[in-house]
Amino acid sequence: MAELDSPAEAGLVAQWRELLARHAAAACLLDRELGDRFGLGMSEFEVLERLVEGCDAGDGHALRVSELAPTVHLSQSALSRLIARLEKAGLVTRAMCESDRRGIVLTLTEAGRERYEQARPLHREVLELTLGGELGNAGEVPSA
Amino acid sequence: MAELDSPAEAGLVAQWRELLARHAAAACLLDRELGDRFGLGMSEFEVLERLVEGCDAGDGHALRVSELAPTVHLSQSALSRLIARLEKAGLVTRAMCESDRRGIVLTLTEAGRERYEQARPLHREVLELTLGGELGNAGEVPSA
DNA sequence: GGACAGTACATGCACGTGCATTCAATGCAA
DNA sequence: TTGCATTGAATGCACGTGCATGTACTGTCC
Repeated sequence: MAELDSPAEAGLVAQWRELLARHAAAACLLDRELGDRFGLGMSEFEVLERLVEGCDAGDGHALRVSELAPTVHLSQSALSRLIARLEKAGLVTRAMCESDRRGIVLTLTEAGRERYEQARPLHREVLELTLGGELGNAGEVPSA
Repeated sequence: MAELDSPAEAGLVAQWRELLARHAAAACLLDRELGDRFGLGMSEFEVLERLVEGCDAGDGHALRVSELAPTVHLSQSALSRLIARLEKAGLVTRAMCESDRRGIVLTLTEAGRERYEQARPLHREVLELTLGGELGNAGEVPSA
């Protein structure tokens, strides 16, 4: 009565389970470490990183929330609250967008950039630890 | 002042972002679809699947919660409550473990197996959709 | 036997998330 | 101009999660 998966389906399931395992390992460790040492969640760090990248691109260029949204995998409401937390922590600034007054532009504060720079080594270290080729990942080329 | 990532680090970050994107796409869609049509969350389905596999292995073999825990990526408390939900929905049964009365053994009910069998095609379909080679995944071999 | 550390699971609590809704601002049409 | 659908973001709410703790049971050492 229980139908079996086709080989293609079995492959997908295996791929999915490995993805789940890697994601869980990395996300869990990232959240714990970044949280303990820098008061940042995984997504908080991710947002800071996008802001740093955005600012580095056009110097004083500030990102709109609507630009940020697609790059972090969060609902609109979760992103809104995450930004509120970052603002309360003094890491970003919310300002009205001049060209479209519905929008909000985000700017990284000095403290925000510093926090990011401090946290980045740990972030990379965790990625190295969790993605760097254990967990039975056959055929993963680290440099590719 | 902002130090750049080494090539190895940049690769890790790219790998991490792709993993995040795939995980978000699949997990979000799975949760929504399974939830809407079968009243199951992603992790609920995962647990049912482990129970089916466990039962198929030794027929009437019932899994202990402590055996289940390492395979699903949840905290012990989250798993406990998830099982409570499944039990309330009539999909699994909790019973005291004879050999170690601290432990709980889980058995899949008929309704639980049916629900799983019904949900599985949708689960596979979502995996196919989200893992089956879009999202700029260069070099992924679908059958591998 | 009794005391005690360790294990298995449940529960109180705080928190982050998604959904639905709300409010403000925009663009377009009449 | 007014009216209306649409978009950007914030908020009420319910819910799932992790951490810390509690409770019950096991095994060990004395």
